[in-house]
Amino acid sequence: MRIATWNINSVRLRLDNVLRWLKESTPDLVCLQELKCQTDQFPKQAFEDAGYNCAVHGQKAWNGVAILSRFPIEDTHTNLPGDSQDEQSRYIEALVSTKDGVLRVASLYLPNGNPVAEKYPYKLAWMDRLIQHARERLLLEEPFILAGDYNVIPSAEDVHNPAGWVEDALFKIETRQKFNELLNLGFTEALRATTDQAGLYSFWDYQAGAWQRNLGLRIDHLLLSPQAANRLSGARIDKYVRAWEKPSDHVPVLADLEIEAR
DNA sequence: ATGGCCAACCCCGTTGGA
Repeated sequence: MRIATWNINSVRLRLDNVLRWLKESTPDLVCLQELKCQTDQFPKQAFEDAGYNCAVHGQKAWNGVAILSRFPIEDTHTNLPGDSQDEQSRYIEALVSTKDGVLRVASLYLPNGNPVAEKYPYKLAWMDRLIQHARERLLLEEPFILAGDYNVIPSAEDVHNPAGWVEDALFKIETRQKFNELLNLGFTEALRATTDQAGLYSFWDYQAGAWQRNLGLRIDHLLLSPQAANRLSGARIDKYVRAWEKPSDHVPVLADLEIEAR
């Protein structure tokens, strides 16, 4: 079973890219972020024609998350508990049934948090809500994958110029501490479980020739519950799609688990 | 990491992204 996360920065504009990548990388589950469309504008038919069921939580203009699944989707939840006033579409969770039993997967789009003076409190509060929710989900002892755009650079090896990022909401010490708090509940970060190589990035800014100069960040992650981590067999980043025409500024991050696909 | 971008919306300049 192959699972991926990808911030696609507009699903409608990126549809051809995503369909091409689905054919080439053959994931069974895909967590998408930054759909930038309402739920009823999501190109559901195109993904169904490609063999995927869809769980979608859209929003006008910004945010929006979805899960594509080759497995039947048994149940979905949108919104992260803990703030009934929060109207941003940044979380969707689905329970899917595989040949080996149920698997729980979440697609999340964690707030960026910049500028810090204005938006950082929302980011930290959102992370606290995520930690609380994840803690409850782990009690179920299911294979559970928390995948998405975390807007968190976990360590200095994950950014081209760490010194320049220490005050940024993606790399501030409080951000990394909260990410570690989440990991320490018992999650395994899929890519880091397979390699300690520095300079593996999942995002390159459109500005300032960041892609051409390889000035990237690793901010998209797959967190695995113990029941999922026990079956991890590999992880990788599909960096090559960043060189395609009309690319997203993020690329897919993937993990392979020894779970029967169907 | 800010000289250089990109997307949605309708206001075709403004807002948001990272």
